[in-house]
Amino acid sequence: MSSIPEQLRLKFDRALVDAFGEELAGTDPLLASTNNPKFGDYQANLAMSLAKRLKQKPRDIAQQIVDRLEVSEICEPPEIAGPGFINLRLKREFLEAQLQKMQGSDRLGIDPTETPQTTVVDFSSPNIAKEMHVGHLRSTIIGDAIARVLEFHGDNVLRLNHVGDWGTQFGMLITYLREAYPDALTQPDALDIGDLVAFYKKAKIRFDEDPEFQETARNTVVKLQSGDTETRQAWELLCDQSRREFQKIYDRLDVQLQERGESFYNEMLPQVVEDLEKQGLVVEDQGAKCVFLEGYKNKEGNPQPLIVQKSDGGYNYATTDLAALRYRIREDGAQRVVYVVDAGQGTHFDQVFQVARRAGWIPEGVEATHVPFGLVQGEDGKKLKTRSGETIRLKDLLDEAVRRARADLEKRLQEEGRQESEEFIENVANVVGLSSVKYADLSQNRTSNYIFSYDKMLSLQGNTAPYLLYAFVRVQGISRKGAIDFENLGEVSMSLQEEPEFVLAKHLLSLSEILDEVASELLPNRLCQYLFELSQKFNQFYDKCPVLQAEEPLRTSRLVLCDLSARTLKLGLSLLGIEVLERM
RNA sequence: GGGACUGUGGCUCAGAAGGAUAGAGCAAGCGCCUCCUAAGCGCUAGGUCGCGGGUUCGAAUCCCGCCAGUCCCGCCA
Repeated sequence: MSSIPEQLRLKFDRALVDAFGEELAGTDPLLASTNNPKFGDYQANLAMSLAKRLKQKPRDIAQQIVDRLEVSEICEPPEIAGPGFINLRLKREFLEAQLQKMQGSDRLGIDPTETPQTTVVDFSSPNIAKEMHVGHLRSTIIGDAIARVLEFHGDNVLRLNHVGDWGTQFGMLITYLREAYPDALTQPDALDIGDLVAFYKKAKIRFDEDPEFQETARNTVVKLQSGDTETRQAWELLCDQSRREFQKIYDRLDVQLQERGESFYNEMLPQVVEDLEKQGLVVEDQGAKCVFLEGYKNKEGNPQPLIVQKSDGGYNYATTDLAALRYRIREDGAQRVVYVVDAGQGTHFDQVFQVARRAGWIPEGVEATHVPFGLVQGEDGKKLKTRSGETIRLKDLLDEAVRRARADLEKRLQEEGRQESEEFIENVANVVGLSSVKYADLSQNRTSNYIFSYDKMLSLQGNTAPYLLYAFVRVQGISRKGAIDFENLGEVSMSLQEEPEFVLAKHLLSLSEILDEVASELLPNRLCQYLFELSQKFNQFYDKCPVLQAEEPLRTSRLVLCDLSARTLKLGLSLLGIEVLERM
């Protein structure tokens, strides 16, 4: 079952070739949804764009296409309007048949792609020995949603957590702990993760002030890199403790990730530089090995380098990223590598991709993409901080969302005189709280900054998770009230009668176009928009069209619309990493 | 100095391979529960799409210039 625009595209292609010859084959019919129901459901805008090429009037072109367009099974007779728009209105019988197919499919009529791609999604990426904070929120949530959409799309997805588990900071931390709290380096969990963060800060201060400490820290890094047993063990202890701490957050958010940190690429770094040298891309400048970039100038107007090896022989993160990109393409077989990293890194990725491309590490047909996102800001428009100016821990942020969801739920239960079990309350508060945080983030176009507001995300009205969850709950209400088993509705025959039914049906049938779009553009907010509109359209239908009291065959037909709405919501939300509730 | 991103009703945002009168939500005002949970639905009001040029049948969308905000630019990651 292909999407409706896809079906129409084929028809247009035939009509076009028929009317104007083979050379027009494959011309995009420029199909778009209409913005006004009086123009039908879809419009094709190609006649205007062909006017110059064919040296004919757009309306005449449109007429010739329409004369040869065989869409009578899908649409009412096409109409030509305005300067040459071809307007198409879907037929009732066609919609009914499509809905029946959708009903009978466990993927809601959406086939997996015929050309699956191996795709690496690099996201989350916290730093070892630090706690996850707001900064990791967007990458984790957006990355997970993108991975889920691509998985459903049929791609072979590798979810990689490129954790910061290497580099000078470990020399610093281990050196500091050795003098301040040696137990932490030999015994698991001797320190709380929060204390570790505090020690890290102190270590950083010492490092910046004390040259002797600096020297020792550098030596520790060298020891670590050369595999000194004691240092290595201390490092592993720290990594392990952090890892378990991260996992708690991932479990709460239901995020699957494979850890492959910076250290994984460590031993490949000399080879990376060597290969760049062999290709003549490396120039030594002030003792550092550099690749000079095309299209970048420094403050003095001279070409700007990407440093691949520091003058002290060490490597920095550009080299690690080059090694990672190369490994992912060569060894993992990635055809697409997607980096879900904040927008501030845009230049860095652009530079790394440029060097990798010049080195021939990104072959034809392989795509490396930075998927940028903006900052999380407080309601004052500044970077989100606690009242005392501290960075907000992700754990606290999630706790607070759940706490507020719970308080709101309890207030309503009291007002409505409802009695619910503690288990029910806890589960609803948890799902509502976490899904609100996720949805608020995902529903914005990720490229802009985003203003974080508990009040807005938890609101029961508007484009929020609770509003969508409620639409799903309403269907479950019908099912309980009427003792309906949606999985066994028997022989269904659709019958669309009222306007809200048509509107809902058409929206349901456009899911696959949206998912294709999200898979290619990597913009989860498009899916959110779709689901929000679906909820609105379902609520309008629910308001105007009684279901359980309707006469057959209308009753079953409406039950199918309910079922499809619920299943679409559930699927769509699951692709955003959001669970649904039976009652709330 | 160079570069990237952002600028759309009071507020938060959709809409960018050009398409018909620019869409939502919140907040405001007014309606709708003998009927599947009103956590809902309907109506009203609110916009020089930052500013100025250009391209064209047509521009929020493409090009150029300017203004404002955020961020990045050789040895941190």
